[in-house]
Amino acid sequence: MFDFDETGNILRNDDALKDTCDPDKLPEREDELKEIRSALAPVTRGSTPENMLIYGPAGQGKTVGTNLVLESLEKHVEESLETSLDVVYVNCADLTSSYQVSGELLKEISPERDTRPRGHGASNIYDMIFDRFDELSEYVTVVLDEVDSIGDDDTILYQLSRAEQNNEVEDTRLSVIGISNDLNFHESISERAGDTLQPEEILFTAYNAKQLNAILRRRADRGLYDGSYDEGVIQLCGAFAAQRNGSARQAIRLLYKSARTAHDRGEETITEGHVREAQEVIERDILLEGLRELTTQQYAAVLAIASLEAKNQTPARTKVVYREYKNIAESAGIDVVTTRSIRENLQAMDLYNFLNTERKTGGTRGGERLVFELAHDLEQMLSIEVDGKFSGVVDTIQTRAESEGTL
DNA sequence: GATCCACAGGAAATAGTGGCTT
DNA sequence: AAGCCACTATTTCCTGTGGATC
Repeated sequence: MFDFDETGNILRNDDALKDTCDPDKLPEREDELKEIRSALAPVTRGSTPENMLIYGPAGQGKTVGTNLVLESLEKHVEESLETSLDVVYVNCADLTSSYQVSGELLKEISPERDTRPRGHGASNIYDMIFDRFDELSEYVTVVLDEVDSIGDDDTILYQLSRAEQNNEVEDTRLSVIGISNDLNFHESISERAGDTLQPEEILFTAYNAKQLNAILRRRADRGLYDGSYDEGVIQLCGAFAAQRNGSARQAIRLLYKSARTAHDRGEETITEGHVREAQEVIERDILLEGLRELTTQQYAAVLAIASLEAKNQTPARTKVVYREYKNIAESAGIDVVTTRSIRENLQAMDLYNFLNTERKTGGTRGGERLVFELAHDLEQMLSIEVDGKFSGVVDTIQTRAESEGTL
């Protein structure tokens, strides 16, 4: 039976402490929001707003801030300007090309579609998009969140930003807002952009510890009972997040997790110990989530490094890793792919932060070498069950690590 | 100091999947 | 049903790099 004991002294309102709960104001971002407003302001004078590229690390209020400004603009347009504005929001995470984004956008604005179209030529998709735009409001603003995931192929941005000049749309005033977590993305765009796409660039710098504390205090004020936490808890949450990447989302998640840990134990107050504990759990969850998304081959490559780490043989060169990988793949009964492919996978694992890669020049034979090692605790990596096929392999590594004392 | 080795990584080809139009 | 079209994972082939070797 489940024993509901919800009479704690800590949590008052869970929702206020969830990172899915969007605030209705962002005092720490007033300057940036002002810039966004200014770029959208032409609407109030009957013109097309500026295109924008908003960039900065994750968890800095880029998406929330953009939505806040757009919402108030929508309202203003409807109430005072006798016309209307549609905001089309597309999250491009997991979309790896402009083609996919255009498909997702089409799906978003076509009520009859519930899957992304495939099998069309790219220009077909754009035609369908522009046709739909003409049926929407006079003003259409497309928000492409996490656009950086499309990589180098940025044709979608050009198509959308040029549509009006090229008369692809007849009576729609179209603008694009790209939101990017990748600081390099705007460079690669401006390099090739030439004169067609000249977005207003708005930078959200990472929150510092002081700003994170202020954000956390507001959340705690609404979500926690007075006296169940002290300033030290807030500051520790802020400090952890500031250290990592200044993400407000992470900071809030940490505070919430700490509060729940304390609550579940029936304690009176949240302590710094709870925060540290929650931080560990969160890190493990992030790792787990990431590992689950790997392909079989990628996971095998990570295990090869883990296996070498158990034998104290990391950092290891590609060639050595490949030998280890081959054994693992054979005993797990999966296809063995070539070195070329494993090298590619290993480097992808570095991008996902499972491995650390170093470039070394000048081995025994010269040329460039890559050496890899785990980016996380071996013990932590092994404690996560990802794919049953590898359970035997994981056990072997575990045993080896114990006898080598590398855990 | 030319040549060689062993690796990095680009480019193109291939194979399999699956939606879409006609 | 046939024929597109695009995607993904992989292989094959090839060029580049730079210390070691003779």
